[in-house]
Parts: sequence; C-alpha cells; structure tokens
Amino acid sequence: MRVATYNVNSIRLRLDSVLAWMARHKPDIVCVQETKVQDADFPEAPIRQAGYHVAFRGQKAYNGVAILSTTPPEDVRTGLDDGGPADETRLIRARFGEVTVVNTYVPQGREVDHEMFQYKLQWLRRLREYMDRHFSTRDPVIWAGDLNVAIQPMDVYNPEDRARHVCYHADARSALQYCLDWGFKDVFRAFHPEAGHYTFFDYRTADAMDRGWGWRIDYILASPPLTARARDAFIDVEPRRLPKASDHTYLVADFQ
Amino acid sequence: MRVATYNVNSIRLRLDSVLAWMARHKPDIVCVQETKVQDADFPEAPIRQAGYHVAFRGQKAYNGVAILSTTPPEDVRTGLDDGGPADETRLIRARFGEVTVVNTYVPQGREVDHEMFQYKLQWLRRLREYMDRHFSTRDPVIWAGDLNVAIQPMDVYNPEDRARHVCYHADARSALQYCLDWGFKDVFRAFHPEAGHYTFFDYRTADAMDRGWGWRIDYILASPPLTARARDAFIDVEPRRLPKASDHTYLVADFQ
DNA sequence: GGGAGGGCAG
DNA sequence: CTGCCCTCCC
Repeated sequence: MRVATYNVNSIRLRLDSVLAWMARHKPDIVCVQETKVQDADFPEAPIRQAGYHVAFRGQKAYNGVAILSTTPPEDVRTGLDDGGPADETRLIRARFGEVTVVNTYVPQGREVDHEMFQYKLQWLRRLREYMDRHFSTRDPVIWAGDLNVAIQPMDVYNPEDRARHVCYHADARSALQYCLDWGFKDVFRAFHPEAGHYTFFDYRTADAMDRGWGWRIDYILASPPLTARARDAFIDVEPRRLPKASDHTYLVADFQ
Repeated sequence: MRVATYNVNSIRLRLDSVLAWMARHKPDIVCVQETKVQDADFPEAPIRQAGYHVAFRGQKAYNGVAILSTTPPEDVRTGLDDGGPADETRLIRARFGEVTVVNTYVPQGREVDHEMFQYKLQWLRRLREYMDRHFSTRDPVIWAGDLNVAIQPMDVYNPEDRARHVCYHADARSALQYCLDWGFKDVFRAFHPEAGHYTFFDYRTADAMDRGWGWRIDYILASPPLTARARDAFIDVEPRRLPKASDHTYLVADFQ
C-alpha cells in the first residue's frame, strides 16, 4: 500500500499536475491539503475519470482537505468532534478496509504573539485527544498531512534562527510531540535518519530549493501495527521545481 | 508606411504576442490602447530591444495609450489641452517627419443613462475642437485608436438591437460624425465597402467570433493628403482567436 | 469573461 | 512570492 501526502495550494490550479504525478507514482491513497475550493466547485469528475475515488471538505480561498484513493473510502468524517471549533476543512478521515487514514492541515499559527498560535497549540492538544477518543494503538492508523511543525532541529534549514518561528517554536514542537506520544512513528525518518530532507520551500525565500532552505513539516505517521509494515519512504522534490509549483512537495510511504 | 492600431487590454500580459505580431507584419507605427500600466512599469526595454521606439502615457488598472514606431517620435504630447479634464492616458500624439499621428482611447460611456455617456459625447466634441485647433486639413494627419463608436449600422452585428448601446446610440454616432466631418476618412471602409468586418468581440458573448457577433469600433482615419496616399487596409482577426487574447484585434492600413 | 488592484493568508 | 477573494471596468 502506497500512501502520499501533498499540500497542493489550490487543487483547481494544479489538478493536471497532480493527476500526472499520480499516474506516474501510482499511490493507493493521497492526502491533500489546502485545496482552497468550496465543495460545490471541487474538481471531482476529472479525479474520478482518472480512476480515483475522492472524499473532500473545503471552503472558499483557505484550507480544504481531500483524500484520493483507489478503493472507496468508508466512514468518511470531517473536523474535530469535541464540541470546539470543528475546523471541518482542516481534518478529514476515512477508512480503507482495516486501515484508517486521518488527513490534517494543522493551523500555521501566523506569529508567535498572535492568538492563532495559541489556537494552533490548542488544536494539536485537541488532536491528541481525538486520537485517544477514536483509536487504540493496536488499530492500524495513518495520520498524514501538513502539520506545520518541524519535529527536530534537523527538520529546519537554520534551526538556530527559528526559535520564534511558529513552525519551530518549542511550544509548537512539544504540542506535536504530545500527539506523537500517542503512539505515532514518523515513517520517513525511520528510513532516512540524515538531515537535509525537506517537504516545504517558502515562495518568499528566493531560490529556496537551490540553497536548500526548506522545512520538513509534512509527515506520514503510523500507529504501531502500521509502523511494523512500513517498507520505505521518500520525498519527491521534483514537483517543487515545476513552473507554478506548490510551495510544498510530495511525501510518499510504502507499507507491506 | 504601414500603420496599425490595437486595443491590447494590458500591454504587460500581451507584450510577447504583440512583438511577435509586429515581427511578422512589420508596421512602421502601432497605436496601442488600454495598456493598463503606469509609466514606471511600462515594458519599454523589450520594445526597444525589438527595434521600436515607444512613447506612452498610462495609469494603474485602466486606460493607457502608446505609440510604437520604427523612427523616433517627435513632439510627443498627451491629453486634451483645452483646460477641461486632460485625460492624458486616453490621447497621445506624435509626429513622424511630416505625418502626425493622434492615438485615442475614447471613453466607452458605460450606460446611456450614466454620466459617463455624456462625458463621452463631450469628449468627442472636444476632440473635434482639438483637431480644429492643432491642424489644417492640408496637414497629413492620422487619427487612430479605439473610438468606441460604430459608425454605420453595418459596423455592428445586430444594429436593430443596439440603439441603446453606448457604442451605437445615435448621439454617439453623431458625435463621432462631427469629428469625421473635420475631414477624416475611414481608410478601412474605403477598401472594404461590405458588411461583416469587425475589430472587437466582447469576452461576454460566448463564441462571439464564430457567430460573427462583433463590432467595428477601432479605426485608422486619414486627413485628405493621407487619404490620397492610402493603398490598402485589413483587419487581422487571427490574434483574437489566440488563448488569452485581447477582446480587440489589429487593424492595419498601408500608405504610399 | 477577463483584465487590473487591493487585501488576506501562508 | 503566490494562492484566493472582492470590486471595478469594459
């Protein structure tokens, strides 16, 4: 089973390149974030014509998540279900046979001093509780998406300078760690222990890719039964070099 | 001497196609309207690299006129100079040896009931006075541009239905006629007396070109000495079919 | 329908 | 820098 995650930064603008990438890499499941389209306008038909099922939840302009899959998704649910803001356009989950896939677009947080940073920390705490509430660590669960946090210093290009960045601040990292402590393992890191692997290169930093100024903030995380089945993982950086590319690129994990 | 006029609807967006068209058709002078760019951002360098001189006057978002030429423009002036609103981004004039070229983007008028329609009529009256003030009918003068008026019924696709259109209303046509009465002749019409020739196809009418639902509102007009030297004229409709085309297309006139 | 701008967000 | 939206204008 091949699983991929991609922050597409507009599914409408990049649909053709997504379908081309999928035709080439043949993933069974693709978690997509920042579709930036309300459900009425989601390009469902071309995705189905390409042979994929798709579940999605979006809004105008911001956020939006989708799961594309070769087999039909079961038990699709969106949003955090704890009575707080559901953020349905940031979390979508589906089951494929035994395996449950949770796809999230974690709030970025804007600035460390902004109220959205506290919202981000709270969101990650709520997500840990979501996992506690819905799953046991004996369940085969994949949590994938744009988590907007670099786990370790090696997941940022200049960690010394990033202490006050919302995606590297100690509070953000410990909030993410609290989620990982539920029982998730970072599949990519298990196969690639070395530094310098990134999934995101900011549009605003000139020549970010050539300079290697990236961030690893997109992940495929596996619960224990699936960690045991993980066979390989890689980041495909080529799509980031295409004209009109998303600022993120694809992360892929293969499971037995 | 080959003269062309083209409402480009953004010179920045269509610069490459304009330069390609010029390389192919080798005009000596091109009058451009709706450049939609302030002077600081006008793409002067690539035009000069293509071997053309250029005089321009524009603003952000709307209007904007330019004259491109193989020989350097002399005595460049912009705007109506009668003390009323000069509208410098709607009129530019230059001299090339003996020949003076006046390039205008006449106000469209919005709606017959809108104050801009009265402004349009007034603008055409002021333009006639401009010609009276600056030129004699013995001068070789070319007046070209987007005049936003169809001269005759045959210059609109469905004249019966257009009586209240700002580009065909009787008041607009007589205001334009007043300018023509200064002594200008419609060079294209002299060579093509038949109906069905248009320079503008509205983006909002679906398949306008295939249906032949156009307007002839762009003109190259000549004072008597130049009327005598006119040898041919044509509308090149192909650029209107290109992807991302302007809603207008090129009109060309050849003079001995 | 399709330019442009300004604002929001990352 | 690059998405989206909304408003303006034709």
